[in-house]
Amino acid sequence: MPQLNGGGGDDLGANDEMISFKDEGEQEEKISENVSAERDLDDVKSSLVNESENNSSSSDSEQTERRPQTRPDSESYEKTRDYFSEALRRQQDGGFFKSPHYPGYPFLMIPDLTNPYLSNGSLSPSARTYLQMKWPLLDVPGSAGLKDSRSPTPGHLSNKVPVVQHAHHVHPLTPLITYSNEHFSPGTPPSHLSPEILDPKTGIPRTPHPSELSPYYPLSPGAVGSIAHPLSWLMPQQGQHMYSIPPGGFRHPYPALAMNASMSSLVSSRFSPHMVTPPPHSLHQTGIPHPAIVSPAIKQEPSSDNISPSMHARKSPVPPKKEEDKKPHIKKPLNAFMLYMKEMRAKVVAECTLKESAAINQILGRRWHSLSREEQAKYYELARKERQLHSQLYPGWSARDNYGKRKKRKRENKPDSKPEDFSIRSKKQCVQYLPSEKMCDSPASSHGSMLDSPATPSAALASPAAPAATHSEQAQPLSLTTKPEGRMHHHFSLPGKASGSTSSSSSSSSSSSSSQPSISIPIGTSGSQSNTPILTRPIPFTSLHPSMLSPPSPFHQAALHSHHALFQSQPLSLVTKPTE
DNA sequence: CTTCCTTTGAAGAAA
DNA sequence: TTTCTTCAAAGGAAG
Repeated sequence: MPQLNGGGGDDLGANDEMISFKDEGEQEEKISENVSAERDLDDVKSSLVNESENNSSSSDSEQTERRPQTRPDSESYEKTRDYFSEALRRQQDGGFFKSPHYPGYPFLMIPDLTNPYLSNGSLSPSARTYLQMKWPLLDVPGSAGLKDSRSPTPGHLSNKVPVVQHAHHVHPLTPLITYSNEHFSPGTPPSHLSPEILDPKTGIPRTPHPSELSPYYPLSPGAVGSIAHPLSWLMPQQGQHMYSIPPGGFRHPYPALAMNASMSSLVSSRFSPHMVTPPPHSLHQTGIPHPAIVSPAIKQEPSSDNISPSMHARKSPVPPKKEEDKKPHIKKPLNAFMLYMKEMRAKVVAECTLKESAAINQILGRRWHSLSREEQAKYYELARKERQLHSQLYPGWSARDNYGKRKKRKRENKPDSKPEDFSIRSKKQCVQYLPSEKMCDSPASSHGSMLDSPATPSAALASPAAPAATHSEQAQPLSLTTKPEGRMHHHFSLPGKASGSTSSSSSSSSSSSSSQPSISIPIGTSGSQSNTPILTRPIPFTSLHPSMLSPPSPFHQAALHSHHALFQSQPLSLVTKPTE
């Protein structure tokens, strides 16, 4: 890691270890999956039953089928694609999604880094999309190649960073965006490119990080075009369109707006407007500050610090509370999973009709596990970059600063906490959740994780953070640890992952008995599992749609494939233990 | 109106 | 060094 950046230095970089992850073999599989991914979905939907079969076949099926899991992303990407097709076209050659092989983590990667992944040079489709997504509005000159990506522009942006978000101003949605914004500004373009970035706080000029950041920066046209990521904020937009989701629910609109706004602001000051496309929505004149910065409901305000006055001015529609906290509440950078959630939530909601975040999150958690390593790697990489940016922006910030800001977190512990309430609640929820999940995710589970996820060493490698994956799982407190035994080695497949899956279960237990609403996964299980479904039954299907039934995404398949393994381990977690 | 729920991951705190 | 706890997002549900 150290080697990486010469420039920046931050460190986070360490992560950069990045290892080359991915086995080729898997990639191949994935590829195949990709191809069929879409189909798979349909198929899956059509027959959950098949799943069981497939599962049974497990070994065989797995290979072929696993891949499908990845698809989901691809699909989403595709959707987004439409929206941004124009942009994409410029850069794209042609098949985003189609491209079978995944280079590795493509996106962010910048040549500078020397990351292994980059070696390919080719960006994964997803990566491309990512960029697009982030900066859809921006018009980037198609011509600009990757090289441009580093273009200087970002530099100015950086200034913004310091800005504090006001809760009011900021939309929930913005976060991603903001980050993106952050990226811009802080990210500092490659040294040569953007000289100007100063640390708001310190006033000291920062050295931009080279490549890493750059990708994020929307500014660089080239970059934008070239890189895409599944991340999502765009997705939501799509979702809206596609699904017509209520804005309030999702952040779709905002992100774009935010970006624009921020960008525009930046631009206004420094850049030529043309670069940025005007926000579609009108909203935004108020700029959104950094996503990370939020004024807690409480009133923290951005006091002062900050930042570019211009930004402030704009932004603050709301009167600053001033004083309150001296410090603005700076949010933690989003981790890989959170990024994934943001991106995918809208989709899941659209597919499932479920609205409850808890239920959706469960689904997302499963899907996360079902993602291929490459896909996860993307998010890990993004998360890593986010952390870098965050660290650059807020050098002195530490996670500890936010401790206690949230009222209190749950008691995870089992010991004292009164299980009662929880349990009750959870039970109820469980019911509800179950149905949806099934429908939506049938994927049952966790298995997926086993497959790709970091659990495997390789996987871990893949994501910088990855290590986290592996380690974290074990280490992770919550849940994982709790049930050590269970953990997993049952699965033959990936021990690591297993842990992951187990983790969920464990966590649930640990967290409180209550928690697990669990989702049963009907599917996979071959026989035994079938029982579980019963549990689900209670659930009101009202919410469900036929569509839901059909597995919306490839995940199902994946799940199915993995299912066998899952059964043993997974079900556990998924299934609600709560009832107990 | 506030907190919970739920997920994974990162990071800090505690043991 | 290992384990445990918080927080990050999100939005309905429950108190």
